[in-house]
Amino acid sequence: MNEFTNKAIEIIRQIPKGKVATYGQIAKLAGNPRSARRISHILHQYSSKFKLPWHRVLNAKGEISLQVGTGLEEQKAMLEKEKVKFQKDRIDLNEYLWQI
DNA sequence: ACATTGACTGCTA
DNA sequence: ATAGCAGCCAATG
Repeated sequence: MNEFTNKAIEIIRQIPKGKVATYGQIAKLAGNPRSARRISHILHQYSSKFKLPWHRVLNAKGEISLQVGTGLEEQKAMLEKEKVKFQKDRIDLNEYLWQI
């Protein structure tokens, strides 16, 4: 566990209910704008162990980056339960993106 | 040690 | 709006 990972986890923890963040945004806040892909690795590893709100993390377009059958539907369901509305498999980042 | 693989991004056309 | 592409970098085998 390095500092980047640690920060990223702390940041993900702070995403408020009903808001979302993007991989790139988290990577940037954690100190390395170019490590968006690491966020996905982190989620894979720690979402189950640390109870992170992994479902509030989307790609830069506001879409879920999972493929059907690998958790996409689960994620979508959890977001909708938090009143995040989808418009054809995509959410409106102007409205839901978490901003500090 | 090397090559491949991603829950990514931003630019270009 | 959409698609292709190069850059990116840790994890994995």
